[in-house]
Amino acid sequence: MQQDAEELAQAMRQGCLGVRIGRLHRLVSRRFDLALRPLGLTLPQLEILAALQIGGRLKPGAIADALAVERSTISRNLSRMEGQGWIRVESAPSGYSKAAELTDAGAEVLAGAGDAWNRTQEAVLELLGSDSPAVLDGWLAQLSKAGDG
Amino acid sequence: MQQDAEELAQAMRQGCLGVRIGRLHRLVSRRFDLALRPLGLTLPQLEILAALQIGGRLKPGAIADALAVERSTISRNLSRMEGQGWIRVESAPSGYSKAAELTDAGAEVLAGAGDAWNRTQEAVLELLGSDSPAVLDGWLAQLSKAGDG
DNA sequence: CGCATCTTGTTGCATATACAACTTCCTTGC
DNA sequence: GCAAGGAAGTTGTATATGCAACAAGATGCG
Repeated sequence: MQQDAEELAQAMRQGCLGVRIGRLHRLVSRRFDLALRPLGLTLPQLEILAALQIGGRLKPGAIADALAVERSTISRNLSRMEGQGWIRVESAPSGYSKAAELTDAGAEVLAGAGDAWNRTQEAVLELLGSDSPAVLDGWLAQLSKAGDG
Repeated sequence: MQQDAEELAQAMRQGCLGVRIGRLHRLVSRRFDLALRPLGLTLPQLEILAALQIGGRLKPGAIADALAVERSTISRNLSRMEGQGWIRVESAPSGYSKAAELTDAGAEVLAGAGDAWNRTQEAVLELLGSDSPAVLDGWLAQLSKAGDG
């Protein structure tokens, strides 16, 4: 059935998931990025540092898969972080395959971000409720299972 | 207690809300934007069209407040949309206060987006569960109540 | 009335993100 | 071994977003 502008606007207002999730992202990422700002890093960057801390040497494509980000995005984010000296990106001598890993400076920044992260995480957890991470994980599992369909 | 890099990385992996919400946003907004692409608009733009459909003439600052977006972001988004001819932005003759409203073309685009929006909304709702909008609304209410603190 | 202040909108600068197109390397199949 | 196809990264282009700094009104108080 054809829907007119007013109906769609009301339906979106009532329950658009995209709108709600976008707003949630703005409100929460602002808090994390604000807390991390004195350290000169952002939450997506911290996420990459943590992935490398856990995974050791990782290829860009593997990071992209792990974080559910496009390869092109990872490519640029790694460039910036390499510029900061937090990671090292090595091209295999043969030429093609690459691998990224934490530098000492990167591990230090990561460790130094602990307080800011803890503070923010606790504040947000307090607001959203202690079950929110599990709820989010359930949603993410569903989305991953569904793939790009 | 001082946390080292490994501990922080593990803690983030276990439950970082910022990371989870960022990923949720990427996965869901990709779906909406993909569905809307043939119409030449994005979800944030559709959100603004819907806000104007419901609210009539609105000042940029009021839109920013309603969508929980920075004034600077709204300023640029409105420019782009005005360029598309979907909205009209009038400066009060006296000079300062502005107001935006839908054009006929904007209302048409909004109405035309109904099918794509419905399809995507239903698909995502199926994945996240029918209670997900209410859960998100609860979280957003908490975050709004807390303000920028 | 006039100045100090608050409100609003814009612009500079930077990040994150995506899709598309391109390059390059690697893998298979013949 | 070589050519065709797939995988991996980069780069072009565009949007969304935020903070800071600035510009321009609008307001209120003395």
